[in-house]
Amino acid sequence: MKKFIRVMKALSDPNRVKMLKILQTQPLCVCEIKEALNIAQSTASKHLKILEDAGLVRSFKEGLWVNYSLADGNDSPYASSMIGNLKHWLNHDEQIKSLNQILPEINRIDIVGK
Amino acid sequence: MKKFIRVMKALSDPNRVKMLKILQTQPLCVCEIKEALNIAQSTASKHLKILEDAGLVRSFKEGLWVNYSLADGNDSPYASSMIGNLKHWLNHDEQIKSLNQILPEINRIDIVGK
DNA sequence: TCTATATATTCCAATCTAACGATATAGTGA
DNA sequence: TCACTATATCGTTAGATTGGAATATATAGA
Repeated sequence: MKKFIRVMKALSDPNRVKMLKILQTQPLCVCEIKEALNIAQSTASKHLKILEDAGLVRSFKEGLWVNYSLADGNDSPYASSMIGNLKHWLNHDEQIKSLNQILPEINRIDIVGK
Repeated sequence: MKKFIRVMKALSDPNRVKMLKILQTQPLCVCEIKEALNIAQSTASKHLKILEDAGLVRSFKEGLWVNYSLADGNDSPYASSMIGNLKHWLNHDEQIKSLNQILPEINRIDIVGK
């Protein structure tokens, strides 16, 4: 029950859902994610931790960057199932569509720190 | 997005998940649900409203009683999908198992008011 | 070692949530 | 109409959640 609740809670916040949706396209570092969603870095980092704890994303380091990608789902059947559902959910949502539009223009090299 | 978040929020609380799980067996009135979960009547009523607003349950009156049952899913594809998932999720959860054990002993006729 | 940068963590304020008791509402039967 | 009962709503309180600024940590390069 606890694990299930953790996944549902993780999916209960619009910013976290947006993160999952843009990670469907490609892995992204924290600075790209915060830029796409237009939120503070600490906010992005915290949300990503919640997603990771729920088994919805995983992270791997690449120098200073920490890249996040969708989890493979081996960790939690609930997370795995929800990741699958989200693939075809919300694709027509206005907020998600505009996110996907600006995503190609966001590049970690162009992002000025902080 | 809003509808999706509403469903996820509705599923983010253990008491509401328990309600959905016992409603898988049969429709129940508020007094039976509060009795099964051992919570105050006002608490049960409020949770049921949240589930109903999310499209996860529906209600129909029968005299003084208000019966709640799982929604058919025509209202929300998210709700419909999650109701389907929950059919096979959490069946081995200890809390859910003991709920299902006491459920047959709960009868609206035996419940003393308040 | 020192500096710069990306990310994580801490702190705090504002908002939301869950719980219960008390009260209001609605339907039943005398 | 009056009393009774099941449910919904209101008011309040304690605890959780969210957000951003400030700070700490970690890695790369000079």
